[in-house]
Amino acid sequence: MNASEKTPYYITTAISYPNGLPHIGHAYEVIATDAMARFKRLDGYDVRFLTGTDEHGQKMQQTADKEDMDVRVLTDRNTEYFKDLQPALNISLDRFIRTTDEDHIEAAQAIWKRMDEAGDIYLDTYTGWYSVRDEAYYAEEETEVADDGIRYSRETGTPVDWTEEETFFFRLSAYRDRLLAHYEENPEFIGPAQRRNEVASFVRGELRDLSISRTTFDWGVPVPGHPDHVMYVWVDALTNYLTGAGFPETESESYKTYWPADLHVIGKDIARFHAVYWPAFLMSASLPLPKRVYAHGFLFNKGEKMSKSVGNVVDPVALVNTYGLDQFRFFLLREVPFGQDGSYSHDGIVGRMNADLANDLGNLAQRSLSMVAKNCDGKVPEPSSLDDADEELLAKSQALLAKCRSDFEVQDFHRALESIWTVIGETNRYFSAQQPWVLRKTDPERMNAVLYSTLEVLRVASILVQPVMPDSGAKLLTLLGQDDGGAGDDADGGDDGGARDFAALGTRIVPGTDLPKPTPVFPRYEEPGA
RNA sequence: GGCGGUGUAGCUCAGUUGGUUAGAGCGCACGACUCAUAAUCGUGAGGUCGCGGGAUCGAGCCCCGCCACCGCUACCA
Repeated sequence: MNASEKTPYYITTAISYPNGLPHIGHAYEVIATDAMARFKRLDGYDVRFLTGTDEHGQKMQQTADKEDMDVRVLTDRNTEYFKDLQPALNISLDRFIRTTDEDHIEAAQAIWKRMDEAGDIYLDTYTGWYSVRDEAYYAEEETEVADDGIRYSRETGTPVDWTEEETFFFRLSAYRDRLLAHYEENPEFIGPAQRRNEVASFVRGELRDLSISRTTFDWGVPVPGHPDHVMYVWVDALTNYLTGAGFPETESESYKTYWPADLHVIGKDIARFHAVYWPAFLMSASLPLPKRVYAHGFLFNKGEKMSKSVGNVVDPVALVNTYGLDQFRFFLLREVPFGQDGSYSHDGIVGRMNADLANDLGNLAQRSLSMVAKNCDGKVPEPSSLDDADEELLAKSQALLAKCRSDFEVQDFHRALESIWTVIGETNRYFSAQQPWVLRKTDPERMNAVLYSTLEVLRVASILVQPVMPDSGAKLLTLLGQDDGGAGDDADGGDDGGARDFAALGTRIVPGTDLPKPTPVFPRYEEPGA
């Protein structure tokens, strides 16, 4: 099947602000998005997966000033860290986009022009109480005059001055009703549901027009026709999703194929930008809206927020080195419901990697495959007949695809994995109850049926586990004699997997298939010095 | 303050339109087995379902009140 016959699926992460080093939050988002992208590829979609960096804005400029370096040098340097993270996490991206890329600058200016031509942009004066130290404007009620007669921000206690700045405004207020109607008619537009309620209630209040340009610094995309203004970073940043699809070339094959995006995966802190401003910009520009925005939760270190001052900031690559990449990926997606906050800890990760991976799945593979190696001449045994227990087990494994599809469709990764592990658990119970090591002496035909059924469940589980654990799934499938796609296999995610993609799930493992010598796939984590 | 959500076994959570002894995973205790990565399987302990009222033959599920915790409440990203 070539790309043009497949249904397109365009998925993005938020782009990262490379103001510092990547942390576990960046890893979490991109790993989850990668699992989603891989799932869709294995399910036969023509996937385009975009991630990258958001490099403009005052913060970057200030960080560069502080380090006494050119902002371009800084952003080039830091962006490399984010780029390097992708292969380290086995991310199957199609493009790493930077908002400093030339085509993106063009795209940002193009959407600006469209919004302008729609009559939604006007020049006005932004006034408010500005805190130089916080680099932020505050509303009157967010400030108070202290005993010394000076006005301060209530929240941060920094002095504020009355400031007026000429900026361009976007007529956001005009889109209130259309946004509400869109949420109403497309309940899947924002997930999880709780986030949708928050966003809708925000919009239901009064929407004020948005200041979308700045003149106090110049590290940004110049406003067309007004080189003294740079675009507010969110206009620039959000547009990356369009750039990644080929905008402004709206007649290009790429744009026509991939826009509108199917899913923007973001953190819950930026839900409003993606679920309010972004659709409003697109409506103004007469461009189709993305189908869904999903706001995931945050990860905490043993329940505590990561912070430099507490000193519990964790480098994701260090975790990968300690526990293994697939183990880390599995932990993130199995342990924490994606839409909720969660926490990670050494004990939590070790628990998952030993109990779920080494003991449940890894050991099931090892115990069954080593029996096959010793008693079935290293070939998938031929079952002369399958009894009710066998068929019941196989039926449960066959039901998993539909369950995983519906769970992935709404980013309930942990539920999909949970249901796979329920079947793995049942298979371990089945294996123990059937006692093939006894049948070996008493009823070899029956032993063959039990081993065959077990390998078949393992095959199904291995295929389904690939989006989350690409390498381990592949290893298991090799142990099960399931070839990869060979020459047609593309580099980015096991497309055209032949026996390894979801289209193969319904075709039972073939008796007589030669199997390699079994080796453990998931090592146990042993405490050093224990 | 306003709007929304949550509160069920030691921990993380399921509990459909109210109906017999409230469930799962992990952890713990005991036992079994030996194919397997000291893995697996079985059994068990443990809950006044946040608190107090109410309508019902009957409520973890419905109504009222209270308490606790969490999220959102616009221009740093």
